[in-house]
Amino acid sequence: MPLFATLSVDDRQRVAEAAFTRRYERGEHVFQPGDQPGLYIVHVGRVKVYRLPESGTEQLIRILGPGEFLGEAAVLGDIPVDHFAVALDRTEVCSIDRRSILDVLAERPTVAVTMLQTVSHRLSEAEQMVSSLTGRSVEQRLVGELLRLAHESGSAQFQLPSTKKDLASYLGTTAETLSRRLSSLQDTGAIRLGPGRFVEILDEQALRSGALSG
Amino acid sequence: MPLFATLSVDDRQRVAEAAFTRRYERGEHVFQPGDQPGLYIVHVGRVKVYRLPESGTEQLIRILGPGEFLGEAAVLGDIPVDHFAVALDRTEVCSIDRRSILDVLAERPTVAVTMLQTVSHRLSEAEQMVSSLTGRSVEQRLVGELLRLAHESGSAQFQLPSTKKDLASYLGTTAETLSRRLSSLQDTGAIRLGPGRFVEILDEQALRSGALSG
DNA sequence: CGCAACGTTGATTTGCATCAACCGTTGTGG
DNA sequence: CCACAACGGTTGATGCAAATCAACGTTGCG
Repeated sequence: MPLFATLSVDDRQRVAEAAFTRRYERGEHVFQPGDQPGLYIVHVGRVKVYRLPESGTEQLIRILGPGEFLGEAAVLGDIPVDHFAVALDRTEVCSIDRRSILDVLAERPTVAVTMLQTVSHRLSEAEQMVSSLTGRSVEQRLVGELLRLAHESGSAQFQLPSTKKDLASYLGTTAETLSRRLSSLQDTGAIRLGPGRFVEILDEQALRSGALSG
Repeated sequence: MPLFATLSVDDRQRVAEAAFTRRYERGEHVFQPGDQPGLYIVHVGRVKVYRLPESGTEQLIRILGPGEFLGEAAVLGDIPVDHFAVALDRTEVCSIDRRSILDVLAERPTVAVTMLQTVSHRLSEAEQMVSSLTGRSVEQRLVGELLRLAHESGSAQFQLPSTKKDLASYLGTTAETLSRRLSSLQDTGAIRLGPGRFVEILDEQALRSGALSG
């Protein structure tokens, strides 16, 4: 969902006027809880957004690539930032403070509508995830994600986009359980695991049917 | 989050021009999967939005009261409706077709920004829920909800806003488990269950501490 | 009155988290 | 350049929260 690719040149220029760009090294935080609310737009690289509950393990919210934005909840709700955002690569992010982005939105309805579309889409995905977490097993969620990744890459062979630890967190499970489920899918012959994060879907039917029953 | 209460009179009038109002009886559906996308604004009564997964039980998404809107995902994403919306009471809802609401949004930035704020807030809640489903027990989620309801009603005594079945669905559990957890909270003396949906919080400290450990 | 939906309690099963040990890789500083 | 730490990943053993299946009581509505 690269937001800014879909904006008109004119709108993009207006947004750029309000923004200022910064580079981040891998592992450096773009923002943390307590920071001033701001809207951030990824230019180059990837940014991981996550939550760190009081007593619990890191919860991955999403990973953003070029053209995508983050930090809108704090800006729009005028509430304290309560997420972490960390650069996964050497990254270029432009940031816009609350006042400025509100000005842009008031002035450019198309920017507001585009953001609205993106956030609405994210909400749908989050609701899907809530359904999945209560109604489907880890294996079913994993299969869904593998099929999605294959579809996205346009091939039965692809690389997992993040560490298995992060993928596990994203799927609402642990690294151990994810590892077991991947192995068991490989044992049934539905997929093949290569070196690193390589995955190949060998039998989509088997994968899907497993997703229904298992 | 009553959206339309926060709009200016002028904006509200513009929206009203694009809308047409209909009454629904209790149990009547406002929309169903396959219907034309449209934005719906609740005027009177309550509307329940839920999903019905292929092989699974009803998943409650949210219950909307006066001033709140629904159906935005299908309108904005231009995708088929995939939720159900049913009137919980005798209800008055006004609906706006896709074309008309997009016109309004393009013309009235404040309407778009207001919707954006609401959707963004819902997204935060959904992300919270995802965290809760993976990181917290049913009892902890239940306690959180009870405290929220008490806070909302401004009193330690209140009525559950929906059936226990719906509450269970909303909390991502089953009616049986919810019943057990409520009983056990009563046994510890943290709450008292009255007739119907009455609940009284007797010992907030006990409730909170249980929510941390249990 | 009688049917449906709601609600409760009990018995049983199970998916998954947790704890723990271990291996390969990466990167870092002495 | 090697040693060692840190991290990612896998595998095994164990315990438990919660789903499921089942039976029954309760409420409310046509």
